[in-house]
Amino acid sequence: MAATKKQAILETALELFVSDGIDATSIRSIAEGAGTAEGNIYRHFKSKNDLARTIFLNCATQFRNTLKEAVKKNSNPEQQIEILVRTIFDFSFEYEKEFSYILIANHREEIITNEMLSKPLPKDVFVEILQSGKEKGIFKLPHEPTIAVAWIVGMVQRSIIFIRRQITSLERNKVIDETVRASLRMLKG
Amino acid sequence: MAATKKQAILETALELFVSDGIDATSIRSIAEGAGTAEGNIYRHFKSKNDLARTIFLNCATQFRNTLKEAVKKNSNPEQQIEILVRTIFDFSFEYEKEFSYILIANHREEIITNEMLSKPLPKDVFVEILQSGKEKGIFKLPHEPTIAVAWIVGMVQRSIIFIRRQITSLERNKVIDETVRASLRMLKG
DNA sequence: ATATTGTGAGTGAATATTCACAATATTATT
DNA sequence: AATAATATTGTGAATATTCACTCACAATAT
Repeated sequence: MAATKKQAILETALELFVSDGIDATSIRSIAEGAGTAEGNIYRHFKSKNDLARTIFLNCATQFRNTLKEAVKKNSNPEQQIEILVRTIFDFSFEYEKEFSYILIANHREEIITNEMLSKPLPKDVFVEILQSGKEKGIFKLPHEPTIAVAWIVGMVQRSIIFIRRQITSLERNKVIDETVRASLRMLKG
Repeated sequence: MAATKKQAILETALELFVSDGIDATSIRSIAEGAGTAEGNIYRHFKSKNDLARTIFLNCATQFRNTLKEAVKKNSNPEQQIEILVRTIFDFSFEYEKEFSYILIANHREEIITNEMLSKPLPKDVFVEILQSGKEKGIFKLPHEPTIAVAWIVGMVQRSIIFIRRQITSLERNKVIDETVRASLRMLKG
C-alpha cells in the first residue's frame, strides 16, 4: 500500500497508463484503483496531462539517477559505456513499467514539453562519457558526438523490444553480452 | 485530390493521426477533412481501429517494398546494408507521415496484432542479408543474427529522431554518412 | 481555529457507431 | 439503345455512452 494518497494515485496511474494506454485510462479508473475520489486527483494535479507529465519526470529522473550511480565508481570510458548499456537492460527488466512509460511518453508532445527537454535527462549521462572517451582517443566519433548517444540508446531500446516480443530466440543474457560488444565495436572502430 | 473517397479517408486519417495522435482524432474530423460523411467511413472500415490497422499495413508494406527494391541490384552484403541504412533515412524524409505513423503504431497493441506480426515486415529484408553476410564471413554475428536487425534499426530510428528534434547539431548528410559507417563497424568488428 | 486532504454527485461537451434514407453506378432485360 | 432492376457508395441526424473537470461540502490534521 502506498504511503500517501498522492503516491497511490501516481502508482495506479503509471500502472494503467502502461497497460491500457494514456488516453484509454480515465480519471475515474485511476481514482478507483488508488482508493480515492476523482476530485482528490485534482487536489494534487492540475489536470490529467499534468499527472502524466509528473509521472514522466519521476520515471526519467529515476532512470537518470540509476545510470549516474552505476557509472560513478569507474573512470574508464570504455568500461563506463559497458556499465551503462548493462544498466539500461537491468533497469528495463527491474522497472518494467517505468521503462515502458518512458518509451510511450517519448512520442507525445503534450507530455514531453520543450521546457522538459531543458532539464537533465538520461541521455546527458552518455554525452559526457562519450566526449571524454573521444578526447582520450579511445572512441572514434564525429566532431559532435551527441549522435553516438542516439546510436547506443537506439540499439539497446530496440534490443529490449525484440526480447520482450520474443522476436529473437537468443537467451536474454546472451543478447546483453552481444549488445555490449557490438556497441563497443561501433564506438572504437 | 484523392482518386476515390476511400483513398481520401485513408490520406486524411494518416495526416490527422500523425499530427494530433490517434485517440485525439475523431471520426468526424476525418470525415470533414476527406470531404465525406461519417457514415461513409463505416462503409469502408469496420471501426476506427480497423482504419488505423489498415493504414499501418499500407505504410509498413510501402516501407518494406522500398527497402526490397533498393537492395535488389546488389548482392554484396556490406553494400546492401549501406544501401538499406541510407534508404531508411531517405524514406523517413520523403515519406515523413508514413514513417512517423509506423513509429507511433509500433507501441499500440490494438494496431499491431499478433496476426500482423506473421506478415512480411520491413525487418525481414534485413534478416536475409545479415544471414548471408554472416555465412560469407563478412559479418561477425551471434548464432542467431536477428538481434543485429534490432541494433541497426534502433540506431537509425533514434538518429532520425535526434535529427527531427534537433538534438544533434550535425548536418543531416553528415549524420547519415556517420551512421552508415558506425553500423558497418558494428557488424564487421 | 485554520489549513490541508478527501468526497462524489453534477455539468457540459465530445465521442464512436448506427440507421433509415438518397444518390449514383453497374448489370440485366426488353 | 433504352429502360428496368439491382448493387454500391454516400449522407447526416439520432443514440447512448463516456469523459475531464468543478464545486459545495465533510473529514482530518496542524
